Amino acid sequence: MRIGELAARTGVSVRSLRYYEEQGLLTSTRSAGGQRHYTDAEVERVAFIQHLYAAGLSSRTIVELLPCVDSPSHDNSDAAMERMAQERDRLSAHIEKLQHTRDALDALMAANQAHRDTPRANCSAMAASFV
Amino acid sequence: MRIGELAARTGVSVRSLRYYEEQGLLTSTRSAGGQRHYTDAEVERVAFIQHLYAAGLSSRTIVELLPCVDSPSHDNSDAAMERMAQERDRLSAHIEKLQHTRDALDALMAANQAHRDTPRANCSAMAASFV
DNA sequence: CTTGCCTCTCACATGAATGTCAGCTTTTAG
DNA sequence: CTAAAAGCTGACATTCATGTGAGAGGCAAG
Repeated sequence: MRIGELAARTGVSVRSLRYYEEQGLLTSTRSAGGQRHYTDAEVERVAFIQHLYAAGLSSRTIVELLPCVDSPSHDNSDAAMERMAQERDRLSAHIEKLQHTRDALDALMAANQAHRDTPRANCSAMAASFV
Repeated sequence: MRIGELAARTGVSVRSLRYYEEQGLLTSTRSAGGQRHYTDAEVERVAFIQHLYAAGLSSRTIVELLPCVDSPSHDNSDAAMERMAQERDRLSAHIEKLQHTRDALDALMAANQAHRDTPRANCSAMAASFV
């Protein structure tokens, strides 16, 4: 398929797909006229990339992990494994912080709700729960 | 305290603190000479702001929620409550996606580990778990 | 062949938060 | 009082993923 179709299937813009290739995240074969062609497998790969982006990994980091996905071997696995473990831990820490923040938002909402019933509730105190 | 001390206490750069003020997230009193002065309460407030930033809220969004924290009243609570509920839900969805991504990273690592033991394991298949 | 749609490259723009530099003023320590 | 340290404003730079537009070429249908 050509780039337009891949874009339509993945919901990622044509511009971004070309950017991914530029960053080494995606490869394509070229037609005689120079147009990019992709296989169905690339749809999955783009989804994969999107998930990692959503997890806060930069293209630079993703490109370090991809060799393991593409061709698992000892040479690249050593570096990639360490990187993955590192990113996994960062992700775990991030998730915990987000949960904490969500809890605080909940508390803030509850405090506001309380204020409606009892005008003397103090929302500001909630800010303390963030520290 | 002056801006340098607030920066030191919060770990946020002086530049950022001035930016927060510019965005309406933070206020300060000024000395006769024009220098910003803060109370201890601002330390908490900056931490609060940082948490919301980390949760992916933009300064524009944060500024919408702050009135509720500052002076809870019906006028602003209606809008702010809705905004908070909305952001809370967005945050929940994001957390779930991150957990999913973390699981996938774990699977990828496990597959690589398996490859070390049994060279025929296929890491690429793991990408499918993202879709 | 021609028309219309898709694609190509190159390059500049955007937004958000922050960095950095310059030139000047305020505050503090000795 | 004087010098060092810290602050002020204003403006331009940076990073990253993406948007956007220009100008040219590819490719399938009529």
